[in-house]
Amino acid sequence: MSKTTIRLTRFELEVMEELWGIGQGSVREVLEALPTRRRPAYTTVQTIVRRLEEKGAVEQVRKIGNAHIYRPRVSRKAAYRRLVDDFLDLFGGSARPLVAHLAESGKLSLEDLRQAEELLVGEPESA
Amino acid sequence: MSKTTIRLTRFELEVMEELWGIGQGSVREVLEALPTRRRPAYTTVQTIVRRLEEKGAVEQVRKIGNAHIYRPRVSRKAAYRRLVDDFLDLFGGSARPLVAHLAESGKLSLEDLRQAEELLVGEPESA
DNA sequence: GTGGCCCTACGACAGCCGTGGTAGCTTTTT
DNA sequence: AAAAAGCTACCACGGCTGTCGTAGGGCCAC
Repeated sequence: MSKTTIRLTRFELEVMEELWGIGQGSVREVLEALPTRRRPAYTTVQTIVRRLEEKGAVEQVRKIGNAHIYRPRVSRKAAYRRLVDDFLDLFGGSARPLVAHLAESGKLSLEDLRQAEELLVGEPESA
Repeated sequence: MSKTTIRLTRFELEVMEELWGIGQGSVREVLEALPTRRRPAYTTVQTIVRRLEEKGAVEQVRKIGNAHIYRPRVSRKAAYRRLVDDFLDLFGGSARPLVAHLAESGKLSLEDLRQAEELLVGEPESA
């Protein structure tokens, strides 16, 4: 289990998602990249970015005017790994009951499973 | 998405897990059913059970001595459905990226997928 | 150079959650 | 019946998260 990486909250993840998307950016750029529906106040994003920096999830790379430009320090993959690992703890740490639940509740199609299978075969690295 | 059911926190889920296991029981029984490692104070369990009752996740069915006996009012399945649904929101609401991630990070075996496939075929109800 | 705008730094706050203490009533045990 | 043990009801509290406001400094256009 990769409990090494930083744990991100839901909104921190959304902010990171934008940063991963654009590579790097200012608070304002992140703000404007957020879907209109859930676009909070400027300072809210700012706070999140600050917390991300405290956690080491992002870093300042330079300034444009007096605005900081931030860049992710953790990969999307690592972040999701941590997220999923934490979630799996609720299922005893194993993915199987989770996938079983997904299948039972009709949230998975055969195609989904087949795609997963391909990924598995193509990348037989063990976790 | 089943956002109808009650949302349970991690520890609430653990308590429910014990209640589902024994069918019904007192605070003390739940406490003692919890794995020794993460066994908190009696009153902690009591607080959680009270909150569960406020939420409608459990109900008092009778008293033994002066102790209440509680019974789940939501099924394990419904509870996990809600849990998973909320989690899936982080993946855009779809299970596919999650399963893909699991496959890529080696958390799934082919056997896991095959089992899921069987469940899928056996229960072709759509969500 | 100065007014206006933008950015930063910091503080605040409420809700949720895990955690447990206390007081007082009940049941059981001497 | 008096003491001991158990249970309930309620309160408290600190950490985390989402949310934002304010104060003050910097930059740009005029």
